[in-house]
Amino acid sequence: MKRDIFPSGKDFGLLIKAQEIVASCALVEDKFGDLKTIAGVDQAFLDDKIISGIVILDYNTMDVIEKTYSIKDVEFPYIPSFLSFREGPAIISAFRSLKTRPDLLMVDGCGINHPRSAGLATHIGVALDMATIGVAKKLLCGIVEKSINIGEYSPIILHDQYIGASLLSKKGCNPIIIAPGHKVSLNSTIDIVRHCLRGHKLPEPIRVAHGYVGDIKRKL
DNA sequence: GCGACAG
DNA sequence: ATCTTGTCGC
Repeated sequence: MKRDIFPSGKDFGLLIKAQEIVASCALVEDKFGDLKTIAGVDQAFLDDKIISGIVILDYNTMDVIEKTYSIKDVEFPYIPSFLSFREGPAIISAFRSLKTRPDLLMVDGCGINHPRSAGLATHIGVALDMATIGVAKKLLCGIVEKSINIGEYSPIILHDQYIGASLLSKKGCNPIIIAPGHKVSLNSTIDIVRHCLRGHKLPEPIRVAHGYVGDIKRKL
C-alpha cells in the first residue's frame, strides 16, 4: 500500500499515478480526536543528506514535549509539485522514531492546494493515516481571492474550488499559505493554525521544527 | 510559445 | 532549500 504512493524510481508516469492515489485517499473532513498535542516537521539539507526533524508540542501551551530526527541520503531532486518524493521518505523515517503519536501534524509545504491535490502534507497524511495541515510561504497554484488585513485570511481558488487560504499572520510579513492535508476540514485548518500563532509569522509547530533541524544541521 | 513553479 | 552582515521598521 505505502509502497504504491512512494515509487522508488523516477518514472513520472508512476509518480503522477502515486499522487492520484494519494488524492483519491485524501479526506477533507475532521477525523481527529481531542487535540492534546500537535507536531510540526521540517527539513534541512547538508551536502547529499536530508535531515527531517519533528517536534511535538502541547496543544494549549505550545511547550515542546518531544523531539526526534532522521538523516537520509537525498535521492530525488526538487521539482515543483513533486516535493513529496524528495522529502517524504525522510519525514516517514523521523516519524517512526517518535515515542508518542501526536494528534495532528503540521507539514511545511502544500496540502490539497496542489495541481493534483496531493501536496506533501496530504501525501504524508495518507501514508501515516493521520490528520495533517500544510503550511507554505509561497503559492504553488491557485489564486488569492482578495487583499486582506492583519489577522484576516482570503480563500485560495483553483478550478473554481476553495482549496486553501492566504493568512496574514503578522504585520510586515507576507501572508502564509495554509490548506488541509488529510483528515482536517478547511475551517479547522484555519482555526488550528491561528491557535498555534504566537507572535511570529509561522505557527509554533513549524517554527520550532525549523529551528530544531537548523540546530541538528549545525552540530554535524 | 512563454512564464510560473511548495522546499 | 542554500550561500550570508548589516540594516530598516514595528
